[in-house]
Amino acid sequence: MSPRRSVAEALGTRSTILDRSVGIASVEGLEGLTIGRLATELGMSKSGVLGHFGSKEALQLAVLDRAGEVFRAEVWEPVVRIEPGMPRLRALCEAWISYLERGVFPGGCFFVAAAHEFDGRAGAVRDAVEARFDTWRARLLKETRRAVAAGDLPGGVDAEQLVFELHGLVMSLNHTLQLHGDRQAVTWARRAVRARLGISPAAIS
Amino acid sequence: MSPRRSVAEALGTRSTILDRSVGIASVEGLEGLTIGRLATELGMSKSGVLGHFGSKEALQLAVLDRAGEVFRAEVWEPVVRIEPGMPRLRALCEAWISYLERGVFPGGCFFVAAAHEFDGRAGAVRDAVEARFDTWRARLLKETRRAVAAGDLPGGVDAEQLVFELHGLVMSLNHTLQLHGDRQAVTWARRAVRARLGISPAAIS
DNA sequence: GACTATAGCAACCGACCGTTCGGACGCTAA
DNA sequence: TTAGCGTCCGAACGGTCGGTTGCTATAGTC
Repeated sequence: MSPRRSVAEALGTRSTILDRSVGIASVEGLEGLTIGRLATELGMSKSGVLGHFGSKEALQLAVLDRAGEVFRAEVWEPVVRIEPGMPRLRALCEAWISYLERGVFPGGCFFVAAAHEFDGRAGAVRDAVEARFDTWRARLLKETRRAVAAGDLPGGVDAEQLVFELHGLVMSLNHTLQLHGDRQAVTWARRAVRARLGISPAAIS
Repeated sequence: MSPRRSVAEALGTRSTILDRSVGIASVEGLEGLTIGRLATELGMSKSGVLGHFGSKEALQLAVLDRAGEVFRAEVWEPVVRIEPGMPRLRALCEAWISYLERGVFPGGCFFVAAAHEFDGRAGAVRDAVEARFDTWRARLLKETRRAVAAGDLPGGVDAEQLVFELHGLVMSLNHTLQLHGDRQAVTWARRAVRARLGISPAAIS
């Protein structure tokens, strides 16, 4: 009950470390996140930081989990109450774009960055990144198929094709925002998604 | 004229260093490319390598240039003789997809990787990466506008919007190939490009 | 043949990396 | 009072990083 009781003590040191780690790794990458820098920024010793995780790889996996919780809260949770199928698919895409527009992670989409950083390697971190994309893609695919089944998309629409394209639009948005800082891209992304999820004969094979 | 005359001597040591650097940096990133590793793989000393460039940043810029030459030779040169406008735009997209399909760089698109690695930083390398994307985008935009002007795309098509979408398709292809190794994506990308560059009312604002 | 420029080498520098270790501190339960 | 536990620290480890320095060997030029 001392007045010097810090946020770290209140929320738990481990949680504080992870919050800071997500911010750093979003900009510098999961490999660019160093224990020394983390310790300095948190006013801790390196061993004090590492003691909570055991190894840098374990820290990276924990950071990935934390970032996943953020993404889930920002993109998935707001949409889970919406009617499945086309309404939810539309809301999902809007939440996805908004998540980039608002700059939830300072370095853009955390997982796209992690994917590019680890796609040429092997190991637990790479596997975890891939698994997250598999999960996310499966969710999009499920809603797309529901929309097709409900007749909200033309019967000839290939769900995998459409999800591939939606993913591309969001990646293009992420890229344009991060590298060029051009916020026009938000408009382009919304317009393209609207076109794809409206009457969209282009999606027919 | 010694019998020990090596390939490096014939082609120039600097050029040999750059060739190897492009291969490494494509997988490990421009920052993950280290002078020590480069020296070891080339059977040289670190100072022997660094002497050709002066600093790591200068090496990174030279590697970026070399990668740019490769991209130009693979994607731009084969298309430069084709009739401007829609025919060239189509050929450009096909060459772009083919460049990823054939795995010209072992780590996927060199520049997309570099963009993600440097978009959160400042400096000469980041500026060079951004400049390359500006140039490439300008080329796509020029051909798109020619196609619109020639009536090969509906008059209502927004060229910037279309280029944004084409870029996304290629980025989605790159991502799917590198992270998931799913070659179906090549088909999806070709089909989507065909849809966008055919009769494509979805591109109308 | 002497002079100069270049290429490359071995050795080394300070900085930082991830990781390990022994120990100090505060809390809780016996 | 004492024992034990979780948390964190400071110091140090071996290793790698980018970069510097001084040297040698070679090639070309006067």
